[in-house]
Amino acid sequence: MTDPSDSPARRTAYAARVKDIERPLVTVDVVIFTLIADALQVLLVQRPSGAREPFPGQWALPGGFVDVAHDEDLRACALRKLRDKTAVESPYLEQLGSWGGRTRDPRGWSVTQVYFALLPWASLQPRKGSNAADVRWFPVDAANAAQTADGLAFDHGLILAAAVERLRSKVEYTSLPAFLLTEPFTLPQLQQVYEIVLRRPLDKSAFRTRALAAPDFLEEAGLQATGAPRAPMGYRLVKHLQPVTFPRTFQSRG
Amino acid sequence: MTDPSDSPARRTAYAARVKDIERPLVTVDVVIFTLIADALQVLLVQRPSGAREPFPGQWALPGGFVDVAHDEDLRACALRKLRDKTAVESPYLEQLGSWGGRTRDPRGWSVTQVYFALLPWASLQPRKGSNAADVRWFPVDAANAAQTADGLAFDHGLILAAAVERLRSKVEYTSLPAFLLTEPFTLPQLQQVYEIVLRRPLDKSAFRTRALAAPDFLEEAGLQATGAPRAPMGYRLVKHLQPVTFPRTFQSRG
DNA sequence: ATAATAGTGTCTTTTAGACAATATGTA
DNA sequence: TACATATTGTCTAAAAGACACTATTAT
Repeated sequence: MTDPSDSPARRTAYAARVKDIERPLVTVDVVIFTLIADALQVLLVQRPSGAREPFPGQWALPGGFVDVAHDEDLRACALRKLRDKTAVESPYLEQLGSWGGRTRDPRGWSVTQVYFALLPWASLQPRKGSNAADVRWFPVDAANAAQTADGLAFDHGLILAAAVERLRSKVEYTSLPAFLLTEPFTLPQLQQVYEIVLRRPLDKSAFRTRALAAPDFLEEAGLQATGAPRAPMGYRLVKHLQPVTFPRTFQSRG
Repeated sequence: MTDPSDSPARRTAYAARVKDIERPLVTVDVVIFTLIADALQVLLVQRPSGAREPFPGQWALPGGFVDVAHDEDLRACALRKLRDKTAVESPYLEQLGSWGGRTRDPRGWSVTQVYFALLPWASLQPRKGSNAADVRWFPVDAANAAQTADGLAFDHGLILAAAVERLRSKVEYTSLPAFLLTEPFTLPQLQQVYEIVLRRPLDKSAFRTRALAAPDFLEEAGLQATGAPRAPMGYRLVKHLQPVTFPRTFQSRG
């Protein structure tokens, strides 16, 4: 936060001008993932269609300006935007990164802080019907293909691609997919989520060994009646805030 | 602020609407690591001592306001600030994260985008003497102990701790420490850097096997005269922009 | 009983850890 | 030659991949 210049005089002048420095626009956007119909999906919102709006009518990540009066910090701002769209209070939420520059928003030099959230689809069923018009779930493959090609608003196509890449890469060695399921869940269900996100089959035996051997990951929650011939064991997360890290990445193709 | 493709009318319309929004302060800070005297060190700058300055005279991470007129994007801004302090042009530079909120800067709601850089100490020897008064290297252990206790300016103590944690964690499974060495370097040198950052000894044989087996990591650069009885092989990085990721983390104590 | 899904066991492969042994150059 | 450092080899251990096998229950 220092003025890089060398002279004390210039420094004082700089400090005095702080209020007058032209400030970039600051927004927070959220990449919200869930699992619907055995597919990874992302929540997008349609931009207002007013002629003065940037990217009118185009799909974009949910987000918007930081509200200096009401947002305590960046994370609170992200949670507020997530709550606005999904009515979910405590999802898994992590910082993805920042995108900032002169040309990404026609209204001026702007910075967006992007968070990404994982939540179980069931958790937001109730709110679903309310505002379905300009808020929709898109399968990420379609989103990456069609939407990014068509072009999401701003640089959101790039951001979404980065979020998907980060998710896929972390799924190789963490328990992130567990945040996409409601508890209790079974190991076959969990494995299926891994396979959906990674887009490749995993070996059943190795998967189970790894999952059950991980410290502070799963605790038993009784047999589940899923309709399967043999009732599978249900599990809950020991820790709901942080994912578990495995000592190696997955390697097989099952 | 201006988009040449926009009509003047449209531009003013945007500006009028968007100007009503109170904008946070936007800064970029850089955590610059290097290796001096077998110790990991971080570059800190002393804040100006003017009475109107926040945290006068305290040590802080190098950084400052985004210059909307001159910075093309966030990364360019980070590179500029790094260049100002070290005269280094192309270091390893990655985004660490953002810290933003109402209370972190007494001048108002502020957001900082933090990058972290790794560079070899030798690369900046020439510039060293110039402005040594208010710019200094601090060993990270001392920095974390003394400085964080004393308190760096703003929330920079927290940010530095996060940067060190990120570095240590990524060193477990990536080739990041190679960016702290000048090329060509030898495998014993590289192993020593790992041991310094991780603060534990590693097994020689396992280390060599892993390093040499990693694809697109090292290429031979001829035997080096380091003064050692037996001349070790020198190596260069195949890729200078991205670190290599190993399939497992280190585990031993050598 | 059969089918379908859940869960286990066994063998192999891979990579790392421990540590001994060998190689090579300097004093 | 003695010594210090670089490099390689050997054995063991840990965890995953492949895949066959057993367990349980709805029909």
